[in-house]
Amino acid sequence: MKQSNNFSLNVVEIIKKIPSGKVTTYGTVALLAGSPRAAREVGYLLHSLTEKHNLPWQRVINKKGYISIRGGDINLKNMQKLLLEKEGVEVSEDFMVDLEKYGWFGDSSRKT
DNA sequence: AACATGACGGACA
DNA sequence: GTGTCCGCCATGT
Repeated sequence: MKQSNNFSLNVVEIIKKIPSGKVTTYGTVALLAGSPRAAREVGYLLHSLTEKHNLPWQRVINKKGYISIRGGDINLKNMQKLLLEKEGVEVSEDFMVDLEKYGWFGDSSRKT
C-alpha cells in the first residue's frame, strides 16, 4: 500500500470529490489523476483501500457501467449495488449502472 | 533493477 | 453489436 506517489493521492482525492448519486469510471478518475491510460491502477488502488478507508469506491466502476471485480468478491459487488441504490443510483441485477444518467464527469459521453 | 500481475480501455476481427 | 487481443501505468515481489 503506501500511496507515496502523487498519482495515488490524486486518485484518492478525486474519488472523495465524487458527489453522491453519481458514478464515474476508472478511465475518468485516471484521467483526472493525470494518467488517462492508467485506468487499471485506479481500480487496483481502490482494491487496496476498500472499506479500510471512507472512500466512495462504490461510485467508481468501469466504462461499461459495470463492476468488474475479477477477484470474485461477489459480496463486495452486492454491497456496492446496495450502496449505490441508497444514493439514488439505479443498479441492475447485473450490477449495471446507467452512466448516461448517473455519469459524474464525461462518463455520459460514452457507453456500450 | 527487472519481471509479473492487475476492480481497465480501446482497437480489431 | 459482440467477442477477443494488445497496450498503458503503477504496484508488488
